[in-house]
Amino acid sequence: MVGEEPRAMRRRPTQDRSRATVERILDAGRSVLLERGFEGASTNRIAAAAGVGPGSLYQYFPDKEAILDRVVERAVDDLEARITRAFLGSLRAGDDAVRGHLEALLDALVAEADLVRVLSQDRPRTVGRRRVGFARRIDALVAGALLAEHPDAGDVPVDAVAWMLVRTVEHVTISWVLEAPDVGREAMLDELTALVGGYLRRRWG
Amino acid sequence: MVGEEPRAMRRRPTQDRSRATVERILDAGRSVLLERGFEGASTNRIAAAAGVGPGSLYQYFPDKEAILDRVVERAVDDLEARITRAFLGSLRAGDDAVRGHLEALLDALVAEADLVRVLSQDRPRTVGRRRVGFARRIDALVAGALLAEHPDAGDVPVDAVAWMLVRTVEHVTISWVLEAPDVGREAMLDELTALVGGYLRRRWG
Amino acid sequence: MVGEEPRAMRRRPTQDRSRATVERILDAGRSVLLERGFEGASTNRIAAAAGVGPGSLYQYFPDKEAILDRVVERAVDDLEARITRAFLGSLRAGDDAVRGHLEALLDALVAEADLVRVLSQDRPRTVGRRRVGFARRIDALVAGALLAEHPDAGDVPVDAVAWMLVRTVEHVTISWVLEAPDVGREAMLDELTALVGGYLRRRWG
Amino acid sequence: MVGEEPRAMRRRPTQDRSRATVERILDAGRSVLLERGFEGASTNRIAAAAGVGPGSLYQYFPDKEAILDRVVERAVDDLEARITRAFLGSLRAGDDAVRGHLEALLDALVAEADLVRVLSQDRPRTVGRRRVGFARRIDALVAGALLAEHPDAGDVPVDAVAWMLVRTVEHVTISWVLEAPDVGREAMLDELTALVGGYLRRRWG
DNA sequence: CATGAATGAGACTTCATTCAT
DNA sequence: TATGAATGAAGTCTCATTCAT
Repeated sequence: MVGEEPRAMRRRPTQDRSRATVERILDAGRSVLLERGFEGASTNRIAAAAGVGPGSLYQYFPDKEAILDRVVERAVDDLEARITRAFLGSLRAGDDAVRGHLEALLDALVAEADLVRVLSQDRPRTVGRRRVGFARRIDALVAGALLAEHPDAGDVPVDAVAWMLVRTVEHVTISWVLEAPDVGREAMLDELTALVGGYLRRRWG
Repeated sequence: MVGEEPRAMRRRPTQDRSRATVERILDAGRSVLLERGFEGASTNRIAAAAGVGPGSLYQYFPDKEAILDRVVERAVDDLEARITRAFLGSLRAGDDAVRGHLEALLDALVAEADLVRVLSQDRPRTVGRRRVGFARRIDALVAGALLAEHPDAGDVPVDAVAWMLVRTVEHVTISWVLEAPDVGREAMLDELTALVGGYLRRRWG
Repeated sequence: MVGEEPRAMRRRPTQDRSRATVERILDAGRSVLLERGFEGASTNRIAAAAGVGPGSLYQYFPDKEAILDRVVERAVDDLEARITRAFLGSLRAGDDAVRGHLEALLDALVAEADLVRVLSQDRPRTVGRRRVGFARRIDALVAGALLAEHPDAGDVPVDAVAWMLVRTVEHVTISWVLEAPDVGREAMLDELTALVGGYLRRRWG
Repeated sequence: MVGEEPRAMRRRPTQDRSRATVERILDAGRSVLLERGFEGASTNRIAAAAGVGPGSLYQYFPDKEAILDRVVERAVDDLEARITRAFLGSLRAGDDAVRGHLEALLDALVAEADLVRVLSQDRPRTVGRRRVGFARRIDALVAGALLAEHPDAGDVPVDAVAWMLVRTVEHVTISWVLEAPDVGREAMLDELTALVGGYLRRRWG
């Protein structure tokens, strides 16, 4: 393979032991991140949690940022997988279907509330890009589902609709998980269903 | 008793020079925050930017956190004032009115894009509270406007509707400012208008 | 009067207000010293407790050391006065008399336990001299009393006896106040009486 | 769990280089302490004297206090060893034996006069405990010796006698070393011998 | 490959002291 | 005289990173 990236990884782990070490480092990074946030995620702490010397981190990563980048990337991938699974079977229209999808999404977020909290609150400048990347992949997913549902898009700007829906649902659900507001789970789902359903009907109804 | 130490502010600035110094510190804090983010907002840097010695910060603030808290508080208040002005004249119903309000909100956010970026991306654990407080004040504002518009709420859960609307509009507009996505300004406003209008109509139509 | 000491006091307080200010500063110094120890006795804190600006301290004292020196000097004088009073009526011989004196001394120390504790434990290098001065004055007092009691000293080295007695009684009583050991007050007084009485009898008996 | 932090010592020095560094730090701590007292014993100064970076101190000690604690502990142990050696062969009664013991003790203190001076004069609040602990160990030693000498204690309160003797001898000898008073060495030893001998005779004679 | 001791810049904070008002 | 705002050196401690072993 060509195109090695010297900044992203000093040594491509070809041997099994190496791969295992990288794994331990990333797992440790995730633990530390969840327990102490970005501020508390020091290299020494990650190394200690991984059971390796601080020097070993630099065998596999050029600097601290690269470690956390990779940790966040993985965490976001996990979350994305969970969320994607929640939407398996296509995005059907109709309020009942919409509500079902939203429930599944909410469950996925609640199951990873700690992670969601860390990613939403702490993230330093350098790690920010990941989240947008994540949302964009979901955008594409949703746009595809909308097109599958309504093959004749007419003059509806499908990409814009998908973008809007994803931002809306993402933030409303995350806010609900983080804020624990006075709005109950069912009430929130009712309203969000109405919001999304109303929008879709307006666009395609 | 000897040596009492107030927590919020060491010395209430009664004299003119004091007030000016506090002002310079907070302005410097805002500059540094916008230019280098929370990570780069060190006390030494803020002091240097304010043209005062590092010790002077502690004449007026008990610690770094208090400085940044106050900087963020002011910035959020600014933003809130802008946004509130954008909604002067009540929240009228109807797509045209909705769209007008959204445009005004968007303009307010665009005018402070850097600030919005820092507040959305960087904020360390300790400074977090302000944002939720901010959103909650807007919640109340919007709930009031909705009730004024529709005195007979029927069985519509006005608080939940307001909460939902605020989260939705906040995040969609902020995301648009931060992500600069492929969705144009007009398209975004069209869609957001449709989203909000459809929701309101569904609830009260 | 000649022989002014420029280091000890910048301005001899001739006016009443000045004297009152010095008084307030020294009182405040004593309070702060008792409440926070030498480590916590900062100029700012003393000034605040005295109700004057930090700059005013330097109208009357050349530096912090001079303030604490004077505070300690006064405190030691107080203590010395108490102790001297405890010995009024001459130092009589005989166990009963000895024990009576010791009780009086112990009461004086107990009454100022906080002060004794601070002076015994914290004192920075620069303030140390005072204590020796204090003890030396007591030495002379005791030597005088011994001579009055036994005019024919013979070849007894009265000064050495006084020196020894003062060190012994001082430290035993102070240790008892500070350590709160398992030895009760009466037992301690019994033993100290035996110690001192035995010594005196051996020297003059 | 992630990131445990032992309090007493961050890293147990298993390797030789580590042990050597700890040794250098403690030696440097002792030097700085003797030369500049507790006030001047800053971490930077200790690190410089040890020829290590300031950060290295914190590889082995959790904070400054722990360093000085250990330095004092070692110094006190040294002193205790010297003193204990001075009393080898049991504490015999009789003026000659008493005087012999006292001479040995005095020599031990004179040999470490600088250390005695620092420990007696400077010690900040936080490092204080050691000294009392030290004295208490000597108490037990002396009480044991007294009992061995006089198996039939009768109604003599041996613990109180030991406590009194230790405080007396400790302070008289230390005062003599520190004050360098007009009392000569031989005179002081004579008087202290008389004091202790008279006391013992009175109690058991 | 791995270690972990060592580094040293830089973080936050305190405080004795000065000086314009 | 008195003030108190301002100073800035110095203090304690952290942490990303390096390098001899």
